[in-house]
Amino acid sequence: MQKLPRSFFNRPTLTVAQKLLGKNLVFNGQSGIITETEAYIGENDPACHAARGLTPRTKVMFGPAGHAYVYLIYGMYFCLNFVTERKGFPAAVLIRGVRTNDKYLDGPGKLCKGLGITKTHNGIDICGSEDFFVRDSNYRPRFEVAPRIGIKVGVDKMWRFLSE
DNA sequence: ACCCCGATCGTA
DNA sequence: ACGATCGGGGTT
Repeated sequence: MQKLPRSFFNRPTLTVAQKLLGKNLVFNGQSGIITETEAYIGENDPACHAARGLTPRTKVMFGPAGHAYVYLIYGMYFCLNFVTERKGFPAAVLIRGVRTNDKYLDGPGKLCKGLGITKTHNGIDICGSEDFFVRDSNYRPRFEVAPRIGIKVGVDKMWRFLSE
């Protein structure tokens, strides 16, 4: 199986968030199945970092799809996202869970710490990298839909997706 | 220059 | 329930 093309990410964020479940995340020689995602969609989504417009931090979200958006949260954890939709429309999918051979990294901060993803990986083109990308798999899991967590606004949106 | 707060997590 | 820990972004 080869890496997912930019066209996979360059479409509606909710579609991408659902279809990323069961896919194979590859980073620096490690790999794991994506088990949980959340969508953050545009400047009108109050929970999206882009709700306050284009800033140095949110710049990659305004760029073309298929790039990694990595940011520091609570002063000690990193969160990994994949940018979606057309250039100029800020949206991304937060990767909240990955299952590797030996461990279950359940949580966006634990995931980045476990794989070694840091802010140095912000902006990387995951459709053009040989050691950071997402692969298809034959796995097409059923998934659950739920409200996003860890936020204080936009909690009404059912934009969280979980699978086994 | 200053202040507030966050897409989290481990411990209690 | 709470503290750790610090950069981003808004305000003065």
